[in-house]
Amino acid sequence: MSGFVSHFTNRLDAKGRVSIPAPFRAVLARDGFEGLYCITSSHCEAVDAGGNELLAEINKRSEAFAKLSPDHDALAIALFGASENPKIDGDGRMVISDMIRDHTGITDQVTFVGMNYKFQIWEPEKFREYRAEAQRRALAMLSGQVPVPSQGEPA
Amino acid sequence: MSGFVSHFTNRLDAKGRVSIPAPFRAVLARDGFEGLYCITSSHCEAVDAGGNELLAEINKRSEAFAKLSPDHDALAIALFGASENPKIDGDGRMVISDMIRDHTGITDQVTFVGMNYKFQIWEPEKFREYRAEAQRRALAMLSGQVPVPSQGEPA
DNA sequence: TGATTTCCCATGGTATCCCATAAGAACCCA
DNA sequence: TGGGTTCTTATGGGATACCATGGGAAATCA
Repeated sequence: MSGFVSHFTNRLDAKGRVSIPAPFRAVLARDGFEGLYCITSSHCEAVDAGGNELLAEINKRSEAFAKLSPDHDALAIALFGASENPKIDGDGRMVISDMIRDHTGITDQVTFVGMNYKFQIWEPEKFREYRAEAQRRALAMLSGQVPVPSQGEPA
Repeated sequence: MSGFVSHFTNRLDAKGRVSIPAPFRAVLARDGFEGLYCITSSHCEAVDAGGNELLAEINKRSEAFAKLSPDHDALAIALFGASENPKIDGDGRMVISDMIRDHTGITDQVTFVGMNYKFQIWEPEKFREYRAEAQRRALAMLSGQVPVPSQGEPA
């Protein structure tokens, strides 16, 4: 089966809770991670979220540097300082922390976006903007992937 | 045996369900994917649908970029954020989600178009127009400058 | 002890499961 | 060949399960 796909927008309640979309919970259950792993994205106003599969990707990054080296320490602080492990309650909800609020600008609604091995947490309006841009970039990337020398776009 | 071929038009019921053509279900059963994998087409008002074979094609595209990089993120949002995994019920039906409705303009009827390794989901009238245009282009290519050697041309 | 967090239950809307039916296709046997 | 029979398929609808959301109460923390 596949990973996190599609996107959903849910409401925050008065206690700052929001339902994680049921299809995403099913993927997390298969992954086996306890709770949720969250880390603020370094290049956009979103939070990466997932389980063991996401954690493995992050670890892979820091393994490129020797442990105890200054580079490794700096990266570790940057990565894990920007991370959280929110719990998921019995009804499949998580609490949006202040860190997530500050980094995303979320107020009363949350958009969850599937990205296969992880998903992202967005403020809905910011997501719409980012998505339009992402689609433009994706089109350019995919057409550039094919060995076509010129930048020309057919009709 | 072959993949998805021919095309069929079925009705949506009051609950937004539509029967997936039986021949397509047979192909999906052979493919072994759980449910259906759907992704909105980036260049026309249709949705690509299929199983593992389609998913593999999509994965291949995103694997060209390093995970957690801005490029990969943009591509993942464009691809997987625009995807869905509809279930197929015991009678071989799927529900047409709002995302599919918005992207295709489907209201009360759905046209399923076989394309071998995948099939497409269209609003019937839009498909007729697209098909007519595709045939014009094909005719122009066949009768025109492009060297098409031995294959007989229609009409 | 006051404020916050966590657990538990309630509810309305929706999706899913299951069964029914009608039309057509395939099949069979004389 | 022809008529009857059985299967398959698309479609409709009732009953049930699930899900997002709200809110009370217990537990935890400062």
